[in-house]
Amino acid sequence: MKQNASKPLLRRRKPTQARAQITVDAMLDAAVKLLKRGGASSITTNRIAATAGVSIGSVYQYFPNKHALFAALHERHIRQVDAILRKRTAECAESSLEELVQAWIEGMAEAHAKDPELAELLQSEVPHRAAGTAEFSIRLHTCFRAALAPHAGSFRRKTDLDTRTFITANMVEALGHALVSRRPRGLSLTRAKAESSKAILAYLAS
Amino acid sequence: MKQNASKPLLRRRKPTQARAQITVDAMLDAAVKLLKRGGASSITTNRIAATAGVSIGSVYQYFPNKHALFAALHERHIRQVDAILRKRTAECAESSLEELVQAWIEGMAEAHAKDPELAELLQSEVPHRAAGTAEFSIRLHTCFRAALAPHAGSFRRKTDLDTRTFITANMVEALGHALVSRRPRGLSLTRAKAESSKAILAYLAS
Amino acid sequence: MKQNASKPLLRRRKPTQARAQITVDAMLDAAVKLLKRGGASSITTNRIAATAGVSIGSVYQYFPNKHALFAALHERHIRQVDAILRKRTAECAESSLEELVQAWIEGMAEAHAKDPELAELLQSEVPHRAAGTAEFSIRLHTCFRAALAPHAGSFRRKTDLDTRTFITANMVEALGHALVSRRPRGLSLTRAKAESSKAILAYLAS
Amino acid sequence: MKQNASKPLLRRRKPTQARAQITVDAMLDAAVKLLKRGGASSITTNRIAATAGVSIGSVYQYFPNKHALFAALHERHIRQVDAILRKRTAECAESSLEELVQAWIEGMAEAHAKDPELAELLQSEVPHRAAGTAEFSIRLHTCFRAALAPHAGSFRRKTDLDTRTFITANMVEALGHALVSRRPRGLSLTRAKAESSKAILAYLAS
DNA sequence: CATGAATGAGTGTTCATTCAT
DNA sequence: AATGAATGAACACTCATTCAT
Repeated sequence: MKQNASKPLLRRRKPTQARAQITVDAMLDAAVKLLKRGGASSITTNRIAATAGVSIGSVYQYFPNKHALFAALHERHIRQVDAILRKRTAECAESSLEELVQAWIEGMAEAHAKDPELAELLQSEVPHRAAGTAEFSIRLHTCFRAALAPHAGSFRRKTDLDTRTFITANMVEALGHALVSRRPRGLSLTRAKAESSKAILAYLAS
Repeated sequence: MKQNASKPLLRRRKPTQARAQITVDAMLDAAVKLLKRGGASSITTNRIAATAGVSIGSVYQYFPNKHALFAALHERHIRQVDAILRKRTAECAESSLEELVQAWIEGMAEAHAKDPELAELLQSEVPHRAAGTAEFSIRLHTCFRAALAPHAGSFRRKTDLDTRTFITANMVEALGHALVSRRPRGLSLTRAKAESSKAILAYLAS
Repeated sequence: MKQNASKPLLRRRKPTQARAQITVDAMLDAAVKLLKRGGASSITTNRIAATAGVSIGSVYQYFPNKHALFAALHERHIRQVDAILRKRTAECAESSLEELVQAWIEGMAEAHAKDPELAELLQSEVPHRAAGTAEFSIRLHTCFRAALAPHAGSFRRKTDLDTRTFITANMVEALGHALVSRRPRGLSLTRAKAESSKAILAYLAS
Repeated sequence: MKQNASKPLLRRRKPTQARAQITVDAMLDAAVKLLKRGGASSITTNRIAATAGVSIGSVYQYFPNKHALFAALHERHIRQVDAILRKRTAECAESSLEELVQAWIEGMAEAHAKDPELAELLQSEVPHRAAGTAEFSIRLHTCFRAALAPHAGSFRRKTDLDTRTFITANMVEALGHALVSRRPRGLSLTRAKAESSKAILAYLAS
């Protein structure tokens, strides 16, 4: 369904791999810079080129159109969050449920820590039709589900695992996001993380 | 000679205001229609006018610029959600904590039921700088907090009320949203609502 | 050639004469106000109406279009200058050539004194195609010529009177204008007037 | 990668600048054409582009906005007049006062000869806020003053040189302008020039 | 007569995209 | 490959003008 479902498409920039990736990253970074400066409406292809120190022609060498650039922007961010969460999950293969949930919350916090406003801006300003969001959701759901499975015995109610995962994943995402960027003053990051973990654990234990 | 020198003008204002509201609503509805059809980028002032069946000049009689129109779009939606949630909350003044939480989830479901994709699109595509979002958040937090206060005695841990409210409000919003628009097939709306309520109650009881 | 060459047209606003003239003046004054504030481009019919405290409909009761309003603006100003110059000239029927020329320069200074920038702005910003400018020029030329005629004997060279008048009128206008609005600091108005008169007299004596 | 890192780019700039001047001139010429056809109000950026045979985008590559284009229009004209007058003045460094004054009048006539209505239209229709008009006036005043200085001994009255220059410059401009575009039929250009020169000389001799 | 909401052609300007070099 | 001048469709917005009340 997506445009990278098959190998041929991946070849698009194979040859000059390294240089290409640097250029692409420069352009995406430029887009982020512009996004932060003036919102989504100030991201124009010409400005991206200028900010990235590249000609406008080069932008179109790597992206067929502006939309693809936006999609790449989302994808890069999603890939980061995805990587962090999967790594944390993998590290907790043998851990207790409590440690697992804490790792997730910690992972969300880590993912947003280095650039708290980026996620917000990306979410709220940059159109993400057809970015890999859906695909990412499914992958993460699968990952979460697998991590939760070994602990299913400790859940009091006999809810099916998909439902548990659905609720849990949404809580992780929502609380992970909120505690970084909407946390009221007076509530420390540490306490917010602890409280979020407790909320999720309380649900899972129920 | 001045435009407010005589009564007739004031009397004429009333019907005008009613008509004005109809016109304004027609324009906002047109914007929503366009938003659903082709995303935020397909909302243009001229298209709004055409779709709403008014002249472009009339759009600018009611909104100083496109931004103000976007803000009004958000505001109208926010006001609806706000009204529903406050009403539900008010109705549960004497109820149990369980009924209160269920009412909130029910309210979120109701708010999104008639137009599930609108909230999503509004959130993710329409820039909402300086819309009354922040103000709304505070009002809702206050409302939630007041509703939670009478039940504070039943919470096992002695977490402060603002933290409780913060976590709870985010759960209500996230789960309320998710259960309407991201719920996996295989999970009925009824069960999703029940599960969401249980999650929140588990947290509050903890 | 002009639209007030015959009597019927003068009837346009006869009945309510007094009130009409007040309204028309209010509108022209509003236009002048706007002109001074923001240049010709800030004169819009709606703004004129608002500034004059009149409805936009009323503006179109008195002027068929914006152009006519501009023409009226020029005409009113021209009429003032014309009146002053004719009066001064008439007063010098028995006077010496020197007194006559001084009266003209004095008249120009007087005409621009109360609103020095208006003439400049009118000239340089407000389009005056088909305003009564040409007609005014002819009338003034005739007036000047008649006033100069009795002194023709004192001119050294035997240049024809029309040429004399042409040069003289242009000098009066140019110097009269320049001494009010472009005079360099260091040159007093009195000396500028004296010097201008001397220049014209030197020419006429030649 | 940056746009000024290598010499080739500088070499390419040269031909570009020549082409650019041609394009700019085409656009200014188009503006003049439109101005003559339908007055200042018929000059629109899109029409300029169409008339000049370039795209509207190109207009904005050379001018940041319409105002800058108007300013350039004035500047080009002013530069022409300035150049002519300075050249004529320079040629008369050793000449008599009479020759100098005749050269000025001749210069004004020359400047307006090839396009008599342009100066008039530029002056009366095209807004010239912040065009280099003032600067030009000063330069010309300085030029005139220097040219007049050697002849100051022949002036009968002991008026200071700045005042002399002020009056003279205004006469040159006004008469030079009038003799080209407002001269009454019956007065030949040759005689108008002669008479204008005599007027200025009579003043200077006085 | 006066009003002012409504109109919509038209304006200045932007910006995604192309393509000759 | 990389460049960036050129393009022109499309945009947000203005304003002279009309006309029902």
